[in-house]
Amino acid sequence: MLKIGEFSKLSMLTVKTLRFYEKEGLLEPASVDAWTGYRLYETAQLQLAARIKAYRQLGLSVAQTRKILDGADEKPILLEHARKLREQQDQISTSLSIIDNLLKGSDMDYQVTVKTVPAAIVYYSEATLANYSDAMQWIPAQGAECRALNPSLKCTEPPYEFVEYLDGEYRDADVRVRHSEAVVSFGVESENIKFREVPETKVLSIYHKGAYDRLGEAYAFIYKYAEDNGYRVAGLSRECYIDGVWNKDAVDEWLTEVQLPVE
Amino acid sequence: MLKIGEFSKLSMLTVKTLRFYEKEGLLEPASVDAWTGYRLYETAQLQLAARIKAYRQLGLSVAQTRKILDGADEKPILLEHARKLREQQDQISTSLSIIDNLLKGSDMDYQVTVKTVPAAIVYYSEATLANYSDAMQWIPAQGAECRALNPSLKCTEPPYEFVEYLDGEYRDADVRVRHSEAVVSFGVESENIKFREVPETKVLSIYHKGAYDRLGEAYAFIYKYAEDNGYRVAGLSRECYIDGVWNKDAVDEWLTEVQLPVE
DNA sequence: TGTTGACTCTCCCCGAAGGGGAGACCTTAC
DNA sequence: GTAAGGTCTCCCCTTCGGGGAGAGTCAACA
Repeated sequence: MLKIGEFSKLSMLTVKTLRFYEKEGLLEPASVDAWTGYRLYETAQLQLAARIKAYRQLGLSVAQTRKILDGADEKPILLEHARKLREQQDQISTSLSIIDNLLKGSDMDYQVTVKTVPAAIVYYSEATLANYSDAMQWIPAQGAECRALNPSLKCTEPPYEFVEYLDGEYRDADVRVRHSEAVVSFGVESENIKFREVPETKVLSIYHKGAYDRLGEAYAFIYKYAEDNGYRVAGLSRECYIDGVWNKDAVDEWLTEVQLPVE
Repeated sequence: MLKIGEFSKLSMLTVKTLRFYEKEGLLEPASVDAWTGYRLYETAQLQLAARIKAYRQLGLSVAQTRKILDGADEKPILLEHARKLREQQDQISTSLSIIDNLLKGSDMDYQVTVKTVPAAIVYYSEATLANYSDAMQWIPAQGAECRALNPSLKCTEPPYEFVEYLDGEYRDADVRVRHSEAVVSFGVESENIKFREVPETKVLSIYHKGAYDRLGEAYAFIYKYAEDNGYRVAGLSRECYIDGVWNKDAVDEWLTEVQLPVE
C-alpha cells in the first residue's frame, strides 16, 4: 500500500490531481484509513492511473474519460474528439498564417475579423451608375421609392444597408451596383424595387475610415487577405455605410464597413 | 450614440462580452448616462471593437490584447503567441495519430503515457546473463554488494530500480544487461558496482501485467507505437519491476513498467 | 394616460482542471 | 521530546464570459 505522495511520484500525477480524480470518481484509492483519513493506493492501480493519464494526454475531458472507464464504447468518443482536434488544427493554421501576415506586412491599416451576418429580408434595386459619386443621390432615392410603395414597412433596428458591385472587377465608370436594405417583412414590389431574403453569411469584415476615394485599398487588402489566409471567396463584397455625410461633417470621420463573404 | 444592444449587433460581440470588456478596460463606452447607467457607444468605436475581435480571434488573451491596445509593441507578443500555437499544433498532430492508432488497432492491450522521469543518482552494474531467469538471482546480488560497500547508503523513497538491455536487439541467450537503482548520494565503488547520475528523461511508459515471458510483446508494442506516432527513440528501454515474486504470490498480479526514452 | 413588452442595469453563481495556501493532524527520525 | 515533512479538509483563484434574479427604463400601442 502506497501513501498518496509515493503513488504520486510513481504515477507522475500530482497529489492535487489524485485527490481531484477521487472526487470525480475516476480513480478511488484502494482504501482509506478510517482513523487518519490517509488515502492508500496499491501498485496495481498504477495501470489504471496510466490509462487515465493516456486519455487525458489525448485531450479527452475528465467526463469523457470517466464514461470510457465506466464501460462506454470508446470508439464514438474518440471519433468525435478527433473531429474537434482537426477543427482546432484548422483554426490554428489560419491564426498562424494571419500572424505571419501581420508580422510581415508592417503597414497594417486594416484589422480583419470574421463575422457571421444573420439572414435578413431586404428590398433591393440594381442600377448602372456613371460614376461612384452618383451613388450618393441614387441610394436615398431607392429608400424613398420603397417607402412610397410600402408606407408602413419598417427597416430593421439596427439598420443594415449595403451596396454590392456586380461587375466583379474594378471599373471607374458605368458601375453596376445593387443596393439592399434590411426590412422586417416582405412588401409590395415595383419595376425597380424587389424583395428577397439574404441568407446568413460568413464574412470577412474590415472598417474603412475616411473618404470613399481610398476604398479601393480596402478592397485590395481584404481580397489579398482572403487569398493569403486560405479563405475561399463565396460571394460579392458588400459595402455598409455607417457614418457619412448624413451624420458627420468631417470627412475623415466617415466610417464604412467592407464585407467579403467567404468559405 | 448606440445602446449596448445595437452596438452588440453591429460589432457581433454579445452584450455580456461588451460589459466584460469594459470591466477589463478593453473597450469603454463613449459615455454612460449618469441617470440610468445605460452605456452609450459611438459608431466610430466599431473599429476598435473589430480590432479587439481580431486579436481575440487569433487566440490572444484579454490581457495580451489590452497590452497591445495600451501601446505595447505587438511584434514580440505575436511571435510568442505563434510559438505557442505551433506547439499546440504539434500536440494535436500527435494526439490525432494516436487516436487513429487506437481506432485501427482494436486490440490495445497497452496504454501508453508520456512521462518525464526526474534525474537521479544510481549505483549500477553490468553483466552478461545466460538467460533471463538468471536475472532473478543476479539483481538482488547487486543490491547486496552495494549495501556491503556502503552500509549507510539509502535508496530513494519511493524506490526506482530498472534494468536496461544493452544489446539493442532481442536475443534469448547471453543477454547483456545493466541494473541501476536510485540512491540518495554517491558512494564507494568497486570493480562491479559504479555510480553515475542519470539525467532527467522523457519516456514513453507502459505497464505490463503478468509473467515475464510476454514482456517481448510490450517491447514490440512500445517501439511500434513510438515509430507510428513520430517519437524518436533516444536511449535504451528500461524495465522497472513494481510487483513481482517478492511481494505477490499470484504470477498474474506481477506488474512491470517498460520505459522507452524518446525525443 | 396606462400598460405591456423589450431593453438595460447590477449582482451573484457557474464551469474545467486543478493550483496555492491555511490550519490542523499524523508519522518518522534524530 | 521535538522537528521536519506528509497528509487531511476547506476555501479561494485562474479564463472568458453565460445564465439568471430583481429592479429600473424606454418606446409603442390602446
